[in-house]
Amino acid sequence: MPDSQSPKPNTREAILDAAEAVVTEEGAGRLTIDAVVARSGFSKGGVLYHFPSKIALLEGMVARLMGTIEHDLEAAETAAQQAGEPVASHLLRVIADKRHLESDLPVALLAASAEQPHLLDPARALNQRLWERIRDASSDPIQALILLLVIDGMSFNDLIKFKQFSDEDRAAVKARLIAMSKDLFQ
Amino acid sequence: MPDSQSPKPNTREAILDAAEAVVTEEGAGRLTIDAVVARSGFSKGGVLYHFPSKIALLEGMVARLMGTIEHDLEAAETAAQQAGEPVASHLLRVIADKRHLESDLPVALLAASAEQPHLLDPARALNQRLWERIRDASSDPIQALILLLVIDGMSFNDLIKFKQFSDEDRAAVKARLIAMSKDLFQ
DNA sequence: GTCTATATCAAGATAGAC
DNA sequence: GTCTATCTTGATATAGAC
Repeated sequence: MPDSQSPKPNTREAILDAAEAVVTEEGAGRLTIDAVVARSGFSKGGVLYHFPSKIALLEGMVARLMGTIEHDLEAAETAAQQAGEPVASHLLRVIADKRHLESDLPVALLAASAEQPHLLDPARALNQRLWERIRDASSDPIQALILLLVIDGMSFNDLIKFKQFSDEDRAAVKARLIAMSKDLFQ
Repeated sequence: MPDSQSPKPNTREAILDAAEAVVTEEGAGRLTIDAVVARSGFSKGGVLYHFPSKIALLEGMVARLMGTIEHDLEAAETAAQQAGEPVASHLLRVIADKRHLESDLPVALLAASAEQPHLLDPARALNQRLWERIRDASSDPIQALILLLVIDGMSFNDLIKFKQFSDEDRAAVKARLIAMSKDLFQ
């Protein structure tokens, strides 16, 4: 099905790229429309045509990030099914994956959500769906919850650079989590 | 020991009160010097005499919050010593206490730290000290770390309203944590 | 230590040409 | 769909009187 609606290379994506670059290279505090304009090469009018407000831009950034994560989750699911392994543990592995948290992008969106509480709603929804799937696939919901909370705790600590973990700590925690998830998923 | 230095009722504290009120009642995004001025009843000049910049004000808010938490920790420590119980589990209980996270104040400071990364340094330092104390008091550091990470995970989820927990979930997790901490601290 | 008044500026957003 | 130019606002901060 050819895309007759948008023949041009996607300007929206280029703007979102620029916005992410601003955040990761200049910091969350420098994410202004002017900065995105300067970095994208488009004019202010051009940027504001695609994202009529700063909130719209932030929503676009959240939506794209959620899309990326969903894509990773679906890939993990497919891989698990093909390998005949429990899907839930693969989903857990994706959640524990640090890659999506390594840039300053999630911090920037988190910060922006303090002013616009609804901004993270898509992230909340994805998070909740995922937790419910893992819970329902487990033989012990509370054990599953504890497992997820350990991962959440580690992720959040990494995100805002609170507790600093050594590689040994990480490896040891991971080993325990694997032990704790023995026989948890069918 | 009479306080000969500051005979007047503490203006600084009143300004910090106003700043907290702005955050909790109007939201993190409305924390401006003007808003603090309006709410405190002082003039802009007066506020800026005590906190010469917005960053200074935020630093003051962080410092006071950390002071409150330290106070709670010391109280827990004294109580534990008097009861002849392990200090570490009392510290854990304070960390798990939701009270300090229930207002929007921590979210606001978290958001502000995206622009001013050093803002949370006092919080990071307190958090790290606390973790080290608990770790050193435990017979199994990794088990202690996992315990803390569960609490962190729950706290952060509450803070940014990610996962929503039922009271039953909370009670069940708490029971597991107590079971997990059996014989962990001397 | 607290006030009023004002300077300065950055940022979001609009209008209309092309 | 993209541009330039301009408007408007809200916020930080300064200066100096009291």
